[in-house]
Amino acid sequence: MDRELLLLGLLRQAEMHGYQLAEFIQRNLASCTTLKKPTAYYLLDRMEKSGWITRSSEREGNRPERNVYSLTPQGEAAFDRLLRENLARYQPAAFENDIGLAFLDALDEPEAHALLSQRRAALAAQLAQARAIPPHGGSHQLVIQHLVHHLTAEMTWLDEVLAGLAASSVEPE
Amino acid sequence: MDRELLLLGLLRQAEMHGYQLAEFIQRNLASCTTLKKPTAYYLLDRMEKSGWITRSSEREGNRPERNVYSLTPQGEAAFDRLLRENLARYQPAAFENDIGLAFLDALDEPEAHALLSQRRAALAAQLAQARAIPPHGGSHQLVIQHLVHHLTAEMTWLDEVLAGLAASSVEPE
DNA sequence: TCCTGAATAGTCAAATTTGACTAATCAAAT
DNA sequence: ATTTGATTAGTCAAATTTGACTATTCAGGA
Repeated sequence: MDRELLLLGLLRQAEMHGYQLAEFIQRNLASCTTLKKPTAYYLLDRMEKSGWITRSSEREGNRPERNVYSLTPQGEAAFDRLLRENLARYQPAAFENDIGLAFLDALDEPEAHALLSQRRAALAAQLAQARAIPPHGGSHQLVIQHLVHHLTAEMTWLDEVLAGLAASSVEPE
Repeated sequence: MDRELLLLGLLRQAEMHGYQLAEFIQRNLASCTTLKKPTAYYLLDRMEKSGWITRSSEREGNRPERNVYSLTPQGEAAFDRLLRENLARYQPAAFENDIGLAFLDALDEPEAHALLSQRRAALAAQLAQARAIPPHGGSHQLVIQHLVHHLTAEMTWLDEVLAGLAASSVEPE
């Protein structure tokens, strides 16, 4: 559902072909979704069958033909509906990466501390990268801001967990 | 991968049958994963074929037979490996719910504000529920703490977004 | 000119995930 | 004693998702 909303929203801003959509999503909206190329094509096919978008073949230079999609009026209506549903709902993300934390007591504390320090470094790198994204205008900016906000909160949290482990396992000097 | 880790981790603490595993996960670990019953059975089958767990039929009273699973030594080894990999990695969750935010400018500000207020209410309800979970002992507690930490950060963030909208759309009295 | 590697555009078989179902047992109200 | 609804235990066909692949074009160096 949200994935359809994403494709419709992008097509609403400018008609695009499938490859372009999938690339844009993976480059700029990876923090929202893991949708990959073949899934994008699958959903585009389905939305075409639903009458939400139309496909037309275009050729530029002597590159091979491309399927360019654009919204129909039904597609616009579906976008409006899906957008309202999405905004009104709070659907928490699933933190699959937390699964390990549930079994942290299977390891001794020095090792747990060492592994989570590696995690912290990976998180720091991602936070730095997110902060370095140059500001676009428009609402897409909100997504980046949310990502930074979230990663910062994650850092705080992870440091608390590490401090909790260190308290009982790291030798004071 | 993380889903296998989850099943192995639970089976490591106590042997269980498939239904029990799936129920426990949906009741207590919904913040980590959306894994559902048929997926659990699928993964259990696969892990049995890999030699990580063994199945044995048990009967209690005159209820129908149940498939009870328990770890093999290879399963223990796999658990150790997967746990270390999981803890060392930082794999951010995908915020599919953010997709709507990327298209917030498709609506006028009063409506956007109204819809996000609904979202805020849903978030508040989930936060209250998460805070009300009675503390178990052990590492499972960390998962709950993370959830509360995250939902609190979400609330802060959403309030900032709402304030930003209100600034330009709500009439001062 | 020719070769190599990257970018473009998309497809396909296979893996994974799920909604909806079956079927049995139990609890408890009628 | 029997109907109803909840709980237990699991299955299955269908939907969704993906890794790995094809095939073409372009850019730059040897």
